[in-house]
Amino acid sequence: MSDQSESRIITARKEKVEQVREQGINPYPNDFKRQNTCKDIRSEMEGLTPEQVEGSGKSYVLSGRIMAVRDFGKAAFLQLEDGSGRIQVFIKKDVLGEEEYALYKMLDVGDIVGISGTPFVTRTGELTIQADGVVLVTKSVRPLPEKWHGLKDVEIRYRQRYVDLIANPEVREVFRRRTALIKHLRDHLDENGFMEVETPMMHPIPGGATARPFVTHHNTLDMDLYLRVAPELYLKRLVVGGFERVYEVNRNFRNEGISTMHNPEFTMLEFYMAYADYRDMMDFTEELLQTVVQKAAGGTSITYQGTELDFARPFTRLAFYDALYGVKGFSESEGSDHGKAAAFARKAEIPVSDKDPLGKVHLKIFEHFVEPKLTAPTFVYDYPISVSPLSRRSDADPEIAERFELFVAGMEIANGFSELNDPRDQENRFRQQVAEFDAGDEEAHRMDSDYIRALEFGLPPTAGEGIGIDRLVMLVTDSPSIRDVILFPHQRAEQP
RNA sequence: GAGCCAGUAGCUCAGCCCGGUAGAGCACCUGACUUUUAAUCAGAUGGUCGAAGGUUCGAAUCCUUCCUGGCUCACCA
Repeated sequence: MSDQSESRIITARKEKVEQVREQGINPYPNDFKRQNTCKDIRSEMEGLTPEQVEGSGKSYVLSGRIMAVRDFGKAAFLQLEDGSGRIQVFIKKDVLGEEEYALYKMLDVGDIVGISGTPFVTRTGELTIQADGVVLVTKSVRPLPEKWHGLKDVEIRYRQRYVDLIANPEVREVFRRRTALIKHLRDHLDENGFMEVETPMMHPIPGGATARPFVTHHNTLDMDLYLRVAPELYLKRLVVGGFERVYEVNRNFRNEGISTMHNPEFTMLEFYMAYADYRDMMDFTEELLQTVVQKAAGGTSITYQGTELDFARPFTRLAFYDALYGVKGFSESEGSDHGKAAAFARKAEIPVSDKDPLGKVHLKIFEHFVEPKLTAPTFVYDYPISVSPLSRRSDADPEIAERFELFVAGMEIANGFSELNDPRDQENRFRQQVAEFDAGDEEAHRMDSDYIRALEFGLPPTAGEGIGIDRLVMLVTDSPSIRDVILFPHQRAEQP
């Protein structure tokens, strides 16, 4: 940004930096040693009478950003904010002395300062630090958003998240809760014998989910690589290798649409449990989510966009085909006929292709009619085999996959299944997927011969699951958009 | 990718229908004020009205195209 296009406020502040330098003061020193945080001071003084506070003999050294100033000419109140909270500071000319008071007068809202002083309680009852020393720690040259209305412009909030975080305390709280929730998930998995691992983000063959990948290129090897759409196939290789319970919390990348529920990169928890099937996994998921929601939200019940959602066990369980044939006007006799099912879908303006396998048509009808209505945490289980290329076939019905998905507030939160460990069946399913890919379905799986080779060594019976962390955080923080729970959501490049 | 809505001072917003020299609050600057809580009081400054074209004597306002964002839909988790 050129000097001419900058606002005069920024220009004036930059000049101030030079003035400070001319007075022999470093506007960006790094030798100020903070000794107390706002929170520490508050807890030390909690419950004391004003007389006790003033008579405590305590002296504090703190540092933070000036968030507000109420100036009275020869005295002033500052609101000082550090990472732990806020505290009020009282500056008085006759306490500070002529010279240091002149330095205070050079300060602006937004500057980071160091304060030493003693606690007292004002006559309005607010715990305050009476400053006996003030130093500039970091000069700020850009004005903060307005104190009362704050920063509302969503574009600036997402692009300049640092400003959003300074101006909007509730945004900081959302991301603290996000971090806490992920920690609770890890804790629960660790306590249950899971080992956290890291698998490649760059895949020679994209796999593990039906999704279009991002492509990148390795120069030295002169080969294309794909940002992973899922870690699934690598995690199962680890189960083959003998790590019987593994998990990974990390980013997946899918080259698809952006919406309030989709970001091109998003965080997924995937975990695998040997000697378990998909029913065990549903049980485990209930336990996991109940525990985590309880810790993150203080109870099993949360309110999402005005709707009460209860994560207390057990969750509702609904067989896929029971749900599907509960759709008005769609009976089993129609559903079992590809032509009739496709016609039903088209009548509802659901785009289906003649090449879509019957199971895919069923899934599309399900997604259109059933999914949005699944508000309370609900497991849907026993999916069509053709849309579940990595899931174990049901022994009772070869057209059914031992797979489930968890829906909450109409959003898909989790997807899990008994893993397909028959290498011959897996190879055939890959072939089927390759045929769909060749027919133009860019989301279909590719052949992964090494994965087949791994299965040939023997994958014990295993259940696996992926949980969409961003969406879970949306629920727990009552956020309407996924962008509200991702620190730097994807945006178009900023225009110069 | 389609539809709808929005973009005016650092921030939050009026003004746009119905064309006539750009407005408010807060912030910033000046002055007053030594216990305030969105401090108060007085005054001053600040704008290529998202961009480019067009219509017009005259455009923030009407028209066209483009850019950016939000929402809905589509694809998807």
